[in-house]
Amino acid sequence: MRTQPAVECSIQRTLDLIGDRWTLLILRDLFRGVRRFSRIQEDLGIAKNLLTDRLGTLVDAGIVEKVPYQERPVRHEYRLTEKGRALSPSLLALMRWGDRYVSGGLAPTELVHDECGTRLELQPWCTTCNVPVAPTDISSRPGPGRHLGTEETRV
Amino acid sequence: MRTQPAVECSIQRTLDLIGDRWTLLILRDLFRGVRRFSRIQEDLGIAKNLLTDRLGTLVDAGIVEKVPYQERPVRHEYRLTEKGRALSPSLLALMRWGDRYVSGGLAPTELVHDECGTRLELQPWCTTCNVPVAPTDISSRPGPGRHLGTEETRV
DNA sequence: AGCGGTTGGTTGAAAATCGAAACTAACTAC
DNA sequence: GTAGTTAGTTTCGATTTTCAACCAACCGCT
Repeated sequence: MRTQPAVECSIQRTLDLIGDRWTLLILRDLFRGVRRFSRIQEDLGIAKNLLTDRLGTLVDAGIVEKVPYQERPVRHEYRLTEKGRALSPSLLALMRWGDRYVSGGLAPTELVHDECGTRLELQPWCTTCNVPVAPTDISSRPGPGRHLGTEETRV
Repeated sequence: MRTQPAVECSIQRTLDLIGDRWTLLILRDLFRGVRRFSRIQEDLGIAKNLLTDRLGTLVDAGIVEKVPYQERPVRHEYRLTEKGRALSPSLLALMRWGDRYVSGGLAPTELVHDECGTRLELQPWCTTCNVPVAPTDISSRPGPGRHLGTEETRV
């Protein structure tokens, strides 16, 4: 397991937690409703000890919780917590990118809005104005934390 | 270097490409304007042989291009292509998640809405209903491509 | 009670990958 | 000619991952 040497960047801290070869795939399965150890293991082809390890890390981090779905024998499934569900924009963004740039425009899995059944896009969203924001109306700036000597930049 | 055994999921294909411990951090540096081999190397503390390898993979994948910034000696820098820049929503989403859930609410770098100056969130957005969609109102379904025998599922 | 099957793991050895340091090459500046 | 910079490559020991076997708790059936 990796140690966390007090890095200042959110992306780095995030990737220290979930940025390995398997974790995001495990999370994808949980989002898709594949929640049991053995199902995940056979779906991904991940070694079982690694799955044990990664699920443990996710549970420790509060991203996933282990809940019993039956007694006798006690069987557990892994469910996303609110913190875990909050990763959905990240996964959605990666998926959309993959659809566009590595799957040749095909979208093998789509995410749809329950109410109307249409595909979802991912949009920067301004919580104050309560509107979607176009890339041209976005700037980046150093936040309240320490920052690594980069000036304000357009994304 | 990993092989790509014709997997059907965009997330999996995407993660096969950029889903290791270092690649997203390298991309973050490129987004921040850190573009030279030695700068990236010292910023991340990555071993040089790995950086060589990862940059090579990114160049091969068309995510990054190697452009000379001076002659004699020829020195190169690594720049994001359009394909690479298209990863910004993914990085943004991961960054926002990290800000919120692993940095204790601190945001080392924030993205702001020009018009009102507030921080942006990244939200799944339904283009039909024209509203942001909560994770609980999202389902996934097989898209036009081939799919791995998973029925429609709630997220 | 005994047997086969399922789930959710653990253990250990072999293989792949990574990291740190040394080394190289091409050039500049003094 | 000496030192320094940039962008690597090579080597080798340490760490991780994979693969396969094993295990334990329990079920349902006979």
